[in-house]
Amino acid sequence: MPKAKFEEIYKDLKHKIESGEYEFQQLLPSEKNLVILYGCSRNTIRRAVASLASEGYVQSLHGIGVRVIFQPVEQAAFTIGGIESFQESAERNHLNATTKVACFMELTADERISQRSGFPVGSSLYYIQRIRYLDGKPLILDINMFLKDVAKDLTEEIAASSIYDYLENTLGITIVTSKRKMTVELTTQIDEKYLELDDYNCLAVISSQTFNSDGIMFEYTQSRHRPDYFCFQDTAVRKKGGLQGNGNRGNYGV
Amino acid sequence: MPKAKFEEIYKDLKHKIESGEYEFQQLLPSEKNLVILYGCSRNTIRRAVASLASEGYVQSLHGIGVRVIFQPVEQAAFTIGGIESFQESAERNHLNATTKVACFMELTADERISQRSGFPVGSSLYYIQRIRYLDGKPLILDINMFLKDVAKDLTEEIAASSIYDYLENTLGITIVTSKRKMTVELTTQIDEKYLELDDYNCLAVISSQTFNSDGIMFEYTQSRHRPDYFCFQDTAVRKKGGLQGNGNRGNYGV
DNA sequence: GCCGATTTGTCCGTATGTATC
DNA sequence: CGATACATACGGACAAATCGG
Repeated sequence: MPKAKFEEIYKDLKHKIESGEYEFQQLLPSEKNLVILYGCSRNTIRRAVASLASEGYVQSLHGIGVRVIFQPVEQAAFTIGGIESFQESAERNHLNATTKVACFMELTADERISQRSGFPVGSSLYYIQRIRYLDGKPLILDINMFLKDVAKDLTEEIAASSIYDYLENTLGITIVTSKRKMTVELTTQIDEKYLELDDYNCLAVISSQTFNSDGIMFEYTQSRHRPDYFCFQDTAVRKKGGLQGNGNRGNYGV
Repeated sequence: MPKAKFEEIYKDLKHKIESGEYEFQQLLPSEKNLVILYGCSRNTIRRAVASLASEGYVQSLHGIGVRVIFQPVEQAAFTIGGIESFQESAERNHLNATTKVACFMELTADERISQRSGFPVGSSLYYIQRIRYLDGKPLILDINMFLKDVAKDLTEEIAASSIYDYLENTLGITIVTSKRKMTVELTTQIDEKYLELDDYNCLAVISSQTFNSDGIMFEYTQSRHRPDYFCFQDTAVRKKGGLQGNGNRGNYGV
């Protein structure tokens, strides 16, 4: 639950924008007026507005005001932003999500795995392959590797429900940061076996490294998505000098 | 040039992290000490640190400190983050970039174009197809549509160099916000004609809408990238309650 | 073109809350 | 429990951009 005041204001403004109370192209009340409206300091308003800007709801214009640029076009059913788990996302969007464990084993990181995942050579790992279904359709092939020392006593049963729930609520691990990388890769035999690909010979692949509060990278995951159900959104803001996104970087390998 | 103090500090910290002065896993000096080091207020330090966190350089831990989680692995040659133009990115990375204009024409938005781009039906547009080469290799097919009213007197010559340079420096347009969407799509005949695709029958497609300071969406662009040279990065931070990214949202269309 | 009112951008100092050790 | 650290919030000051008279 959001107890932080700036987050309450952020949500209220967001709701008013989505519901059309503040219309597309309209200016929000000035910061001074929002201060009065919400009974808080200007800094608090500014934090809320900054969040909205970073999500593409508004653009703030020096000397003019804050303009709404949200258009209801972009409504989407399913969000993979943040570090939400598949379960959490599905529930939030009232979709029927199921998971099948295709492979559950333990292994030790060799040079090849280390190269790909970032785990040191010799790390003891859980290796898991899971297929994610949404309304019965196989959409994602997840390949997880967990550091055995951290994700203690992981079982196939836990993998079939929610690993994140187990890590956070049973083991008490605090998940903090996740670095993600998106690429497009050719399908493998495993992909073709489990996902019902039509003509596509490629997948959208999100590789991520997750860190706990000890700063240890304890998880490497590859989510291999069917192209026809995959979409990823973000917003960038141009600064005076030149560049500047909001934490996103798209790169070409060499 | 960055005259903002928090930006100076941000860059200095970033540099010290990249150069290894602050090592992987190490804690930064506490906010109190950074205040002394840089001779500024705590708010300013916090802004700088927040920027670093949103880019995956550090993770800040309540009651503990700010830990460096940057690893030099992720250095990449070419950044498309922010609203940088192809030219700007290439120059910054000392790569030999060239552009060929494959098509330059004017057209009026019909129902189909409006649906795809977001321009109202009947809008007068410039329609441009360009192929982007890096070190001689055709990597990107760019399809641009500009609102004629805003991007006045665009010519094929300008399209061959830098449209953004023309818009900003000649026309004096201020580019503010850009919304982007990433999908994976099957290749078209045009893709195959210009890009040297090997076995891939898909492309990474970034569709973006760009707004000027009048809040007018004046540009719609599709950048169709060869998969083998495409990569997109971001960082997410997990909040207490549950979700939260940093402005990124990945979605499943229904 | 200038000036003043409005609005956002940056920065400061301080106080209080909360998590860690 | 106390010391340390980050998180949130407040109020005030000045700068910079915009717009109207």
